[in-house]
Amino acid sequence: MRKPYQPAASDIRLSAVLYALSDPRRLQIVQSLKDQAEQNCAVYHELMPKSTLTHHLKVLREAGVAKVRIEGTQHFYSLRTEELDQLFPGLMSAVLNAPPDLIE
Amino acid sequence: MRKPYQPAASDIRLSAVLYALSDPRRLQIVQSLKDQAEQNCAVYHELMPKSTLTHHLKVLREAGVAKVRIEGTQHFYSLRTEELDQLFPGLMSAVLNAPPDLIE
DNA sequence: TTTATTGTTCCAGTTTTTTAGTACAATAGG
DNA sequence: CCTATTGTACTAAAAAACTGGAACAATAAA
Repeated sequence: MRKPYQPAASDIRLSAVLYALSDPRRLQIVQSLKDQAEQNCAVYHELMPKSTLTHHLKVLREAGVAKVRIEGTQHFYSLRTEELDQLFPGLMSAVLNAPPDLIE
Repeated sequence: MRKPYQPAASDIRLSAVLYALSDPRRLQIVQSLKDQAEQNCAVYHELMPKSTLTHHLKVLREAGVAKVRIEGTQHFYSLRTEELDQLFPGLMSAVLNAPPDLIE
């Protein structure tokens, strides 16, 4: 497993971020990354098959919403909250603090 | 032309709003509605064909991002900023104030 | 070295979205 | 009534996205 692509902060684009955040399953993932500093993929395996999860995490990564730290065979995901806050102030907090019943 | 569907504020969902905002052409429309209180469709006819414009405005409407007021044969569009601000505080201002070069 | 764990890549099938042409509907004005 | 204006509805084709199975790659552990 080679290092996955993650855009530099300067390459993050609003339309891509919004797109990544617009899928209910990805929004679910993002919500669950809200509290945890880092989260292992395994947590989501109950929600969807491995390959589907990989796909959604890839979309989040390539949009610049999430980043990953690899340790052995495990991948720890987290949100790029600080960088996103610099680029689009208020966006992530608006998404993360949305009332749960208004998400999907 | 009958009255187009627009969701009540209580039926607006975050994933739908984010999805509506994630398309570059729709983001362009939304940006241009930022300043104007209301805007006639005709403005965008240089950017895309009529039927394509109708489609994108429909997505924005049905997601609850935009609303329309009909006067004769003319349709005046505007953003539902206040309602969205109530539901997802900070979201629209984050989108509307994004640096132009970071949008697409 | 063998086996288990963790996650990716590849692939195909299905669904959704985007785009735009053409025809149609509604109103306004002469 | 006839015509222009404004925008929708319908339609179809192309592009993109979502889903998940199966095979593969990399590390860890026995």
